[in-house]
Amino acid sequence: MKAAKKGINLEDVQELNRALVIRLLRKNRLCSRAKLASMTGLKQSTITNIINDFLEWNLVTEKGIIEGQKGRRSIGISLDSELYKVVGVRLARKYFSVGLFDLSGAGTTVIQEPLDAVEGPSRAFRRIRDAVEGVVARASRNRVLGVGMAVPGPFFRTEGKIGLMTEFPGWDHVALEQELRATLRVPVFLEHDANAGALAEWWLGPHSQETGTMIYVAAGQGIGAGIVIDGKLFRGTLGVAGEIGHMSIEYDGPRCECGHNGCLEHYCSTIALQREVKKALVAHPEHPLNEDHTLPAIFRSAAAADPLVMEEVRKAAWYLGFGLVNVVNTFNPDVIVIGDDLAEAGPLLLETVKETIQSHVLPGIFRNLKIELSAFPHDPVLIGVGTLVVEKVLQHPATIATLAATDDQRARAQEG
Amino acid sequence: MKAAKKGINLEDVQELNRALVIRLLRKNRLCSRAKLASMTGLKQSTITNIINDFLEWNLVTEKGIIEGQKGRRSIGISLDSELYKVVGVRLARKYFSVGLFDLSGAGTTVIQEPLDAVEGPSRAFRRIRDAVEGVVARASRNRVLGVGMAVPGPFFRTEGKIGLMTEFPGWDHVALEQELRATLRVPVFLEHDANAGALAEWWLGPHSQETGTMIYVAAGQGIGAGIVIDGKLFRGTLGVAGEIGHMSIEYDGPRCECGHNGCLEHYCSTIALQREVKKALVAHPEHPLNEDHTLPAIFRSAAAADPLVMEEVRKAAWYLGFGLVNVVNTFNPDVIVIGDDLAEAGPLLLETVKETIQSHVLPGIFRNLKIELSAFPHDPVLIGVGTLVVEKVLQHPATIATLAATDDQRARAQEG
DNA sequence: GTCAATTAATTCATTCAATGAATTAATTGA
DNA sequence: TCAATTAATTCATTGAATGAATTAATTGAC
Repeated sequence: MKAAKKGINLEDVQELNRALVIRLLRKNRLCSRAKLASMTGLKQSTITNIINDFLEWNLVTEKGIIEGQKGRRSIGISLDSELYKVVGVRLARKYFSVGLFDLSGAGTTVIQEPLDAVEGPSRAFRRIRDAVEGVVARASRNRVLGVGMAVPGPFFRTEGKIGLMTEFPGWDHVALEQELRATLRVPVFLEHDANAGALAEWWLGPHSQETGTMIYVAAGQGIGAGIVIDGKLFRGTLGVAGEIGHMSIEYDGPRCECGHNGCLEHYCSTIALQREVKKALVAHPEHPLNEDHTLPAIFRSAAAADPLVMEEVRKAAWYLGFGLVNVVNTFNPDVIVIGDDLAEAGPLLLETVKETIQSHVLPGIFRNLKIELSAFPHDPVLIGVGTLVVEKVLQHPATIATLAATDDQRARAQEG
Repeated sequence: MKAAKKGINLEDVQELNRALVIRLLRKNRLCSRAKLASMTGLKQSTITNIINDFLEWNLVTEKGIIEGQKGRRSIGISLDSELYKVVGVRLARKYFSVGLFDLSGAGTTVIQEPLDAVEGPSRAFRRIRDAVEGVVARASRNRVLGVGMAVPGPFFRTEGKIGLMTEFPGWDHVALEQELRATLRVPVFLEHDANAGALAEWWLGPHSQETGTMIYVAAGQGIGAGIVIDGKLFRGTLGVAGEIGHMSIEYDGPRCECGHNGCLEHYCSTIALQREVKKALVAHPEHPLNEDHTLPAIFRSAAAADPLVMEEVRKAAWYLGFGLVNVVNTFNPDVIVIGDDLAEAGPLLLETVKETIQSHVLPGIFRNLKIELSAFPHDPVLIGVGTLVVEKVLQHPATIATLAATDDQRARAQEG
């Protein structure tokens, strides 16, 4: 039997309320004290106290004026302090990237480098570590509060390592989290890439909401899902929930290396799409795609209304939609956001997915379901992992107070 | 955008802590104050205060002595007060039943009556209402705190009515909840029957735990799942999450009335099992089951090691297991509990399900997964719906205080 | 038997987070 | 210019958990 939940004492109340105010500031970039009071249900005097502390710690800044209809204008409060930063790392199959983000989630990719499958895990790991250290050093004027890393594939949380990472033999035995934690001096958080993408959509996406269920579908070389329920990632016991790519849609389908038969991935991953396009091209040796059957080329052809390619994209979208019907019937979510490589196929994909879902679920369920494409200008996974670090670090606002106090002391020591 | 979460004030702290103590008392039937203190993380003096109030309200009783290794013995605190009761109703396809339960979840079925598909919803509803009123009246020495009702099939929570109840035409337009609430004078809660079963397993089953994910699979004429995450039911937006019977395992399978193709239900519901047994019997006209192919007869034959029937049960179990692999890959649960009619098939079913799951998921996932049969002496759905009412009512312990005060006043008035 | 050690439960003054009520501040519109 | 309205602050008050001391009950060593 797992551990019980804990009771709440006055210290906890303060921490929870402050964390709540921070969450609201993250969702609503600019907020007045009055709005925070009404959103939290706390009294204005309480909010005044909280914001005063936050100002003192340099956690928030007063930023502009919010005009109302009548009465005194309110002062905008915003999280995007210049002082605190977080670092996000994305470890992908063919590259890694590193970004620097502020507490509001704004920031950019700073470094992106290709990863070579042959270089082996320890060398690759050193390169990533050096890149992160470089970014941390570059941010020396700021305080880097933590580092997050998004990793692909089934990732067993409790064991602190990747379970199965087919493209990188050897990596599954590297206790990534611990090594990073030992090297850097800040907290390190690891997360499945689909979960990271889901967090980005939840916090910063256009379909952002306060409660409910959002499923972010990372449809790329594999199909993974990040599940956010009332703002919290649902990870399952071992952290491998959301492996919808290994949901079967054909019980006597081809065997997958996961052990299952007829896995959804087999029908609608980008790999499947490329495979099917290639197959279809056999009958059309004169087709221009025979020269270049990379994914971008396929999507270009689809965008140019090439009927052969459009048909294959539609087929993949049909399977994806069909698999998502299973997801809808089990989770009954508010929103499904489709991201990653396959989402590049755009409206052609989305419309087919929507039609397939509509024609396979009860009308009442479809009416209450939003299905959208992810629409981030930059990599949502990298943004999401930054978001994750912000979330983790700001769950205990008191730690920021300690940091601020240390900074104060140092400043005073230099003066004296 | 849905409503935000609320901040916590001191009143909330008290309510949350008291509700926590009650939850722990529900899980651990007999507890000392010291144990409650260590489980909640609250101080002993706090627990003393809380328990004193509970004693005053007749919510708990001191019951026996718990011996330790050394030192003073502790006083057992237990929820099973004689004063407060809840009523549970199960509306099934062919019958309804009513039970009376105390706060610890103990109790029995009081009434079970057959329902006739032809009698029509309004007459059936009157009969149910009268039965509940009878049970409430019979419990007159106690206080009935609320009534819960478990209903079959997709049940759209927000609309307060059943969405699709194939066996009972007309019922889908009855706003069950409101009618019950108007008739009786106590709070009424409606719940999907699979969810009710899941609650019974979570609170009172042998696989009971404090945190984690439990999936209760109600495998009967349909296949539904109740999903409990960290003690809370996961219901999805409309309350229809867990419809795993309408998860497809064959994309070009037969069309289901839900709109999907190849729904799991079609392969392993009790209806499917009966259908397949009948089919198999065609080649064996001398087989005794030809006389009586009801479900109990089928299970008796299976228990008597009839090879034909065993084979059909194994087939159904294989499909169920296969479908549950999809559930495992999406939820990564701690425990799957299989209940309802199909579970009567016993170990034959369970072993095949386990083998199927084991051979279709990654070994690491299987190692951390418990798969069990539901093992309640009485109907877990009815028990679960009682549990639900207890949970709902005791979420606000202060209401009990009000009740106790009212009782006190009445008693004093009679004295004076 | 007796007494130290140990664990359970209670008592009551203390702490501190949110709060209520009054106040100050800023804005619109008549 | 002033009433009405909304925003934010101030400071004494409330009441929840708590700390420290105390009472209570039990074991085991001597």
